[in-house]
Amino acid sequence: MVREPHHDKKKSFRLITMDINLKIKNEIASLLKKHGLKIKPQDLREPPQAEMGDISLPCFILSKEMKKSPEKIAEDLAKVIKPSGFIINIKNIGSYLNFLLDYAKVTEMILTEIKKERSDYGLNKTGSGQKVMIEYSQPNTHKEFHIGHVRNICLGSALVNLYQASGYKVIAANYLGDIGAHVAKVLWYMLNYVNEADIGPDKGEFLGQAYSRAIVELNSDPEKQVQVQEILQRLEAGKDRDLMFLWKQTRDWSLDAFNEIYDELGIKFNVDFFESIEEKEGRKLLPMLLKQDFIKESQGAIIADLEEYKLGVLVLLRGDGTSLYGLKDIPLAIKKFKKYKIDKSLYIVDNRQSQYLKQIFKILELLGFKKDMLHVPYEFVELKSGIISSRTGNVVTYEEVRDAAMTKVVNETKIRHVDWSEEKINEVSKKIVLAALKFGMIKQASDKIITFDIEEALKIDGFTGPYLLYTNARLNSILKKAETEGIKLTGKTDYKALESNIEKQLIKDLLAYPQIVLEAQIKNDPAILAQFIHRVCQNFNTFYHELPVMKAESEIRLARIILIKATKQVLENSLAVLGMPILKEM
RNA sequence: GACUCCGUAGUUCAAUGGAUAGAACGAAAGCCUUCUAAGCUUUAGAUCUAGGUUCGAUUCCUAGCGGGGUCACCA
Repeated sequence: MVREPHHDKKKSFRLITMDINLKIKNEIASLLKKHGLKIKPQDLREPPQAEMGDISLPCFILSKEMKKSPEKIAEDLAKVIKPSGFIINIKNIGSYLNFLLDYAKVTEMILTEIKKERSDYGLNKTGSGQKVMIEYSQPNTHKEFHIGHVRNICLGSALVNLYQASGYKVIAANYLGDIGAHVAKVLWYMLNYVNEADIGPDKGEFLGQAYSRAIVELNSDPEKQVQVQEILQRLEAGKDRDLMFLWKQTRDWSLDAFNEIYDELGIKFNVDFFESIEEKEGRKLLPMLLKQDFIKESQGAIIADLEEYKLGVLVLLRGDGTSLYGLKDIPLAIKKFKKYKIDKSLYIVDNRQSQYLKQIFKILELLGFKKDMLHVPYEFVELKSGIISSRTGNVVTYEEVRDAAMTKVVNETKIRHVDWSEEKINEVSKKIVLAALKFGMIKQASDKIITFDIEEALKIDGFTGPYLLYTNARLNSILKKAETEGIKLTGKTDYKALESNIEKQLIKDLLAYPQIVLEAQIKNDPAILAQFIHRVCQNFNTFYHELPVMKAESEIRLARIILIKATKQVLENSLAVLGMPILKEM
């Protein structure tokens, strides 16, 4: 059964966040239209320096059409266009026509908007009416859950949130590798080398070790591989009751361990798919598949021959009749669309499987199943000691990283808050660790290999998750102080009071947020949002050091408090999208 | 070999084809009787090479060099 994601009907019908930034750009576009110029809002950009203006039109794009130099165009336009609405002044600098905004007006609009929209600020409706399934995580049972899996989860869950923020109905799907060669190897090892007493309390850890030990044993003796092959055959046949019992038992160990990790990471899936089930579905498809010209027998195996599409061949069934991953992915892809009525299917999968997924998509296309399926690739996580490999045991597990980070953060927190209870220190530290881990995985574009360095991951200053939480704690601290001092947050606000460059920069940041969310979703790249929100925090911290809030004159103080509230809202909204926790103090 | 991803400060990363290539860590120097110093300010420091397209190239194209990955029975 699919558990539908929480969806408030009332909300989906109301107008979500008005993008003021876009509104301003549209206004400029229509201002230019009066002078016969066709400008799209996206042609307008932000000047590199605040003194130059707030929004800029590069006149190079008009040069050819108008048969004038861009400098001349900017100069002439600056003379004839009259400021109006949000625009208070227009000037030309070189080949750029720069617009200055009426900040009091813009500030009032944006701060009022954020106050009204709260956690809805930044949402858009570009995906409304569309249903997308995002498959991510996809761990193999009977193996350890390592730090590389964490990258996938952070990316996948952030994409789920981003698509929801764009109005899509999202089904978050997990696909668990609970059958296959790796499972057979572990079961074989357990049957031959393990006594009940050898199994420790941490079942997940035990299975991980069993897997790498099995590999060692198998490498030493090719004859043992025949035994594994035979186990896989029995497993797929499903008739050996003792074997099936052991499989189910160990499978549950893994699934329990995974669920614990998902809970810790705050991850929820709407639906779980299993390879063991898709394997059966794949076999049902076999008669149909074998009728296809491109699916044939070769060297005893059943393959899909995709040579003519320059995609090589994909083995579906081994020579011994056991099945491979491709046979399972085909029925699953179809099921996603037919059963769940989705419009779009996303696969958050390691870049190394990009050729494989092209093969799967091509096979489906050749079967007449042409749908909107997209592989969202990301580069893997490697260790200083080389590529992560369960086979060679070169693995850093999620738990190892979490524990090391926890020790460090707890120590740090104890030093800072001697008066806090053990319980509070643990609670806060857990969130800091989670923030560090998640932000660390998301902050860099997914096409970059992350060389995982535990020291790097434990860092809590700079471009890190804890920096964001710390900033939020500071924001909270001011608001808390305002509250205890009984500062009234009502009455007329003088938005003109927010006149310094850094305050204007913060206003610009708040304005940009909805566009950033949309861009991150369209590009399937949460790093865009991560980088943005870090910049906002930097700007706030600069503001924090430059300008007092509580000690400012009462009118200025009120305006600044409202700015702070809005900044906090945008920060918290961003953290929520990135799947990160929020802390009031740290 | 074919295909593919990546080459930017000492290191890890940014930059829809646009104005002076930005951050973080590390290095050097400052800032806590003042809203949390897990912070802020300042200094030094970079586009692999050669062509091409363009008014303009870190970005696009071609070739080369360097590194990673994939390419029939792991997922």
